[in-house]
Amino acid sequence: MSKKIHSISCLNCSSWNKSVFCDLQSDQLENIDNHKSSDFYEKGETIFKEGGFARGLFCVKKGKIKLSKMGPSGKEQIIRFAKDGDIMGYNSMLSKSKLSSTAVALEGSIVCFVPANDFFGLIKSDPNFSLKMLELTAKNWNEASRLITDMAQKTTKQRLAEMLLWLKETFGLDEENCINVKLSREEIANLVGTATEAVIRLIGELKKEKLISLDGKRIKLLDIHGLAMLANRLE
Amino acid sequence: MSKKIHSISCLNCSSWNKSVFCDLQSDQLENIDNHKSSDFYEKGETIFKEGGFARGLFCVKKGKIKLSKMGPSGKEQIIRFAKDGDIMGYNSMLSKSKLSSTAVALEGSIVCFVPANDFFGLIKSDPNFSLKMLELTAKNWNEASRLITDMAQKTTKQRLAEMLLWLKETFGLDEENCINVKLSREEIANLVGTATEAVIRLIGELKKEKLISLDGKRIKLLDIHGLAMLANRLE
DNA sequence: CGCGCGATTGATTCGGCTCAATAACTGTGG
DNA sequence: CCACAGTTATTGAGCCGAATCAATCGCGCG
Repeated sequence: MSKKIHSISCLNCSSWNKSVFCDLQSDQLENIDNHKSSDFYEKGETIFKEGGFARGLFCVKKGKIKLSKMGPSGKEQIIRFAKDGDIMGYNSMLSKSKLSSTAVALEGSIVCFVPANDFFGLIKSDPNFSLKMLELTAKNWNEASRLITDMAQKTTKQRLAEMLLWLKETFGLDEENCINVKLSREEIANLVGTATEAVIRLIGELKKEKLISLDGKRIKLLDIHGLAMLANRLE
Repeated sequence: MSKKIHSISCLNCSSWNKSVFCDLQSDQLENIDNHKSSDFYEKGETIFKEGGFARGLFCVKKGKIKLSKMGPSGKEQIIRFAKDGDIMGYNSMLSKSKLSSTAVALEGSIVCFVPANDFFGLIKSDPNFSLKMLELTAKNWNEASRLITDMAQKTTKQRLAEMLLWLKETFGLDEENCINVKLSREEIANLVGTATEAVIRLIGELKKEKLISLDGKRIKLLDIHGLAMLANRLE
């Protein structure tokens, strides 16, 4: 079970400046502080479940989280990730529909919960915040429409290369150029949209082609440009 | 080329009540009226192109429009449709990025153009409008994330069934239960994310299975529940 | 040391893509 | 109204990527 922890004030949250709340005034932040709660989730713990009702918005103070959807045949599809400063659950709140994905911690994570009322209060009272939210949801769409096209048109290998680059852009690389997040082969498969075995074989191919190498379980990117070529990123 | 037409006032636009503008006051609508322009596009004409800059928002007064993205290998991927009352181009305006898709008229269509300034003016001044826009963009995300999962996990045949149902929900059926939009086989393929030949063969199979029938080019849905079963829609 | 889960490899099958050829359809001009 | 040209739709054959099923390996942990 997740552990309630003493709420740290948004005013000195280390992830505040990366979040959609970065332009709020201190009185607005204090108001959120008064109503929010904070929880610590162990690796593998579920923060919320697809199909549930969103009573508010989740904001990641620290950690790495996967957001996934159950496919019709019971296979998980990872849709996006959340990390420090990212928010989750707002889409279903805004569209007044059930949560469209399940959030699971990929490592120990601290997540704050802001009640819906406070969130809608901000939207009603602060046009700049609305704009920020609109900018966020619009960016999500751009990302999503690219993903749809990729899924529909690229080969599994191209998608794998694409996803490795995406992981790099999302979580960055460590000092050894290894992707800075721990995912099982199955999770990578659920991200790429293929079978675990296929991922393993394709990782092997990428290794032979000297685009990546394996450092234990960690994936080291050797040739980012080569991966981008393979993934057929024109831009 | 598209023909400029005399702008019909939003105040008595037949699609106004279906649009995001439906809750605006008449003075707000008049302000839009003063700056907007209206154009008629023939079937096949391009309204805007992916990669271009969005100087404003497009609102469909009447017609059917496909929004598609160019895949890396030059294959079109249809991402969504727009019909009476729908707006287009707002995502790139909101995210301050290039237009992420190309809009082409599927039939003769009247499309109005609202300059960015007026749109942002509404957002700044009318929290209810912001909420409406947020609701819209959030719904888009829900739709998109479902589409990503479908593309990644469903077979081509399931996706075809899914898309036929989606077309039905978007454009409705005529008095003979035929899908109320004219798409070429290639366009259906670009929607499903497969080759034209595959679509043709699969349409043949669906016909054999008595889920659909063909009335000339028009696709008649015989067994909607059966299609939903096939598409593996659990909800 | 042995259990159990995740990773890996192998063999087989099959869906769906490609290329190629033909048929049906649309619009055009005589 | 017909002939023609250019699409668009359909059908066929062959091939390849990737899913599935099955077996083995490797490692962390009690």
